[in-house]
Amino acid sequence: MGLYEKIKIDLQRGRFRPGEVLKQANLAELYAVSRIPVRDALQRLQSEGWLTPHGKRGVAVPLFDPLEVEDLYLMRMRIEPLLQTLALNKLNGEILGRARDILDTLEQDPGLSAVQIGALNWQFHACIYRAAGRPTLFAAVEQLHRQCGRYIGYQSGKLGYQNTSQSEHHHLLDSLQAGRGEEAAIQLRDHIEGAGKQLVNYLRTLSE
Amino acid sequence: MGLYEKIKIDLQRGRFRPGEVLKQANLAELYAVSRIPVRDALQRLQSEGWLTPHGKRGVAVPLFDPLEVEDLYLMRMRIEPLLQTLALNKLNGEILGRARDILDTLEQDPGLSAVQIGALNWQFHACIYRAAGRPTLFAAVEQLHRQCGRYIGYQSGKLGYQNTSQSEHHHLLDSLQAGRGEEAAIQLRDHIEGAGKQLVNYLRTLSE
DNA sequence: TACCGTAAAAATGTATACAAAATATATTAG
DNA sequence: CTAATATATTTTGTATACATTTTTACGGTA
Repeated sequence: MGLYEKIKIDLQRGRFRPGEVLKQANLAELYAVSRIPVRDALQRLQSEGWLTPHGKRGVAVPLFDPLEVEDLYLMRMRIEPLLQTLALNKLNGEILGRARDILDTLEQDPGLSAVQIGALNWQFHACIYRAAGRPTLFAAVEQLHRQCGRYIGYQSGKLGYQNTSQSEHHHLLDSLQAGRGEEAAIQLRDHIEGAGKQLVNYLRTLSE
Repeated sequence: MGLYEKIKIDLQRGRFRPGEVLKQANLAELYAVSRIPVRDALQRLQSEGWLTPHGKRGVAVPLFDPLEVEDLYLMRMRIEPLLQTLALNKLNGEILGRARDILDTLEQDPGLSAVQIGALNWQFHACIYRAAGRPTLFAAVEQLHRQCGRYIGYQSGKLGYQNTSQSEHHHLLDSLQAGRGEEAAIQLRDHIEGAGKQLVNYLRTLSE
């Protein structure tokens, strides 16, 4: 596993506090490597929103920002239905079957962590999106999900949402399977909107 | 000027042919630096679409891809009107004045290069977008523009579009100044759509 | 001749050492 | 005692040297 992923996981798990400033030398010692690979990892983590520039020098762990989440979900609401619609005429039994398998995994395994649930959620939508054959759009959506990833530990933290989300996934898949594309686009939009609102509200309660 | 910018300019000017594979050692010698800063620059250029991964190792200058342009403009059509709308109630005389100044510069100076025109175009919209006070949305839009930047040399190459674009800018600014927000959003959407179609068509003629 | 395995070459990844820049600290003038 | 400037320290940026991996080329075998 690359250093980038190690640091990302530690950020997900809250090993570094929001607001904390990270020094290359510290990280190099912590992960037992030199500063060169640390620099590479930090640059990438920065481009994905896991870290923010700090003054003229160094990077910091960003604070949780409800406005950032709102922006991310506003974009997702507008781009993901588009991509899904572009995939409509490419969908077939095999793809939809894979999607259904992922939903099954989500339901049958009760001991999944928030991060694992988030990863499976993404895989579900991604296997549909990928079918569109639009690499640029797909990469942009993937990037938005990576940025949201910083917060998803908190999304499932609010328990009970998982059930709602899961039934929405099933309805969505049914619409796709039945060829009701416009309905599926609306469902997806609402699905994203709901998740976003849920997350923003939860973050706002945290800062009270 | 940083190495990142130097290489980017050379990519804009076509110093490296599309499809060409770039080696760190060659670039290091070419720009008279070591491979360390080259690696940093390549990573960033890759994240912005100026370079693509090549196999398991190395980077290549991407080919011109009409489908990529189409995707970028589809996203811009959906996100930029949103950001502009969020800026509506923050606009004031000073901001709109700055925007008008930029349009004036575009009209009065006849000897601007395609790259300079592209930069001014962006500054025009950016000074409106920035007013919204939505850093995440702004950063995403900025990123999309950077990715489009790889093609803009060709956008103004097709001469005659500049006049159309310029009058669209004026109409848009008039709507904003008069407080007709929804109309401005539609105008912006059409403005982006027109530019995108123009560019895609031009690229398709190139590959015939 | 085609194919596969191995060795040589080339390119990237990483560590160490040094240079430049930025921040913190101390010192002195007002 | 405050503020400004100079100095010291810390941190990042870059060069050089070495390790690892990937690719390429060669030679042997079926």
